[in-house]
Amino acid sequence: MTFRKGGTVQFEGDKSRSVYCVLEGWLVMSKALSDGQNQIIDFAMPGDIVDPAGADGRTSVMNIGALTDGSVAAMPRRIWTQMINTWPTLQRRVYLTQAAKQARYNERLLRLGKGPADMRIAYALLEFAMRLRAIKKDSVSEFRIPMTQQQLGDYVGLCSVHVCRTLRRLMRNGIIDMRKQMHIKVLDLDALGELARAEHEGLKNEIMPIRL
Amino acid sequence: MTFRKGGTVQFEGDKSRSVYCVLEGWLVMSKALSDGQNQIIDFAMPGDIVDPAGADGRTSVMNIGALTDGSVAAMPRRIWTQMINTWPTLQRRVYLTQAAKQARYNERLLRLGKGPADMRIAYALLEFAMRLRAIKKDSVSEFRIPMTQQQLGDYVGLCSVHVCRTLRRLMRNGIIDMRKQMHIKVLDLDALGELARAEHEGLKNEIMPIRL
DNA sequence: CGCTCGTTTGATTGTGATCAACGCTAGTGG
DNA sequence: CCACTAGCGTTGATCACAATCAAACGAGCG
Repeated sequence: MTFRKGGTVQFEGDKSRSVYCVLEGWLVMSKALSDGQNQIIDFAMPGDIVDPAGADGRTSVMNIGALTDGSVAAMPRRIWTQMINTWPTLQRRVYLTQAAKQARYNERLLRLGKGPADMRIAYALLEFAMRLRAIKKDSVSEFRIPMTQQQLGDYVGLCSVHVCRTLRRLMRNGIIDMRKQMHIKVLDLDALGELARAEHEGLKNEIMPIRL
Repeated sequence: MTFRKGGTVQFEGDKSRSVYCVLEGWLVMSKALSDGQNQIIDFAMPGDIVDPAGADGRTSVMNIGALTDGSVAAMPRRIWTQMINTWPTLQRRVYLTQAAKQARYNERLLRLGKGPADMRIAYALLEFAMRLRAIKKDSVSEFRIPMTQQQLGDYVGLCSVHVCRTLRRLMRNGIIDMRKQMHIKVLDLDALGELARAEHEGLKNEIMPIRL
């Protein structure tokens, strides 16, 4: 199943019949408040598995939108459950991936709760760098994230104006460089890690699923 | 394995050999920043299963502390994995419980990112009410949460002073009542739900695991 | 009784939201 | 080829909410 940039793959509150595995492109999972405010819960990149269902295993608890053009494999939930039960290796992999996602949520929760703007942004950049590095052979230090500053703000709980100011501050301090829109080059990885209050290798072990 | 109020069950960064199933009492999972700030990630009550490990399946990504006296069943990770693989029913239950937890995280993430203090507190109270109701035959409307205002603040990303002010405001407005410490009685459930921007039944379906 | 821990209240400060205006770039149609 | 528009990023001014600082209070406990 393919999707186009800006489109919606799944609406919050709708029945969710399938579990998705992203093949190409980026997806964005979000929840909205009645006044239009919306919080981005997570992004999904190629290789990620997304199950939109909540506790009842049927209703979607979030919106899933498309940040870029791309495609997913949509697996009917019944089949997916069967697959997991049949192959212990798959089951173990899903379990560990889940643990990794939890750990990522924990890190972000910590920063949303206690961290100032620069810490949140710095952490988000580190996270993107790591996740992108895992799927592309890209260097850690240069990458493009296919989203607006508004969306980055919705991810880390800041308004777009403040995201802009924070990014510019990082540039002024020589920590990152940004030529084209959201095309980021990390100049001083240590300083970025310090701002994010994260230690690179440790964070990687916590957050990034091991390749089996 | 038993634990005593105020003690620590698992340190962040340590090896984690076991998955815990809470039998009695409350546990608290948290992450700390180097300057002493700490964010509570989640609470665990009787019946909850806690796996402290991150992506590598070995290292704990969080502290686990005891809010009350109590006990857990500590299952060596190997056994736990075996159990899941052997009983598809257990595996399915764990999967759904996991989905419920995710949904709960999503709700809180939304409110940490976009919501003001009263919304965060109101949501937390609703969440506690629901979770407690699921394990005790208690009414939804009256319960005690075994934590200080400081800890409630660490949960929803507020300082203890502001938690206090917010709770008092709720009391003044006749939405809740609080005689003894953290002994809460919900007087106006609808108003509380409105503040939390949550609809009671819908929220329940999203975040409370179904009894199989 | 005096201690400690947690809550309460007031005063002040600071970070980030909001409002508003402008610039830049790309895409569109004449 | 040039208006014209729309979306995004940038910047400044002001505002509001929550953090911090500080002090007092109250309950439980040795």
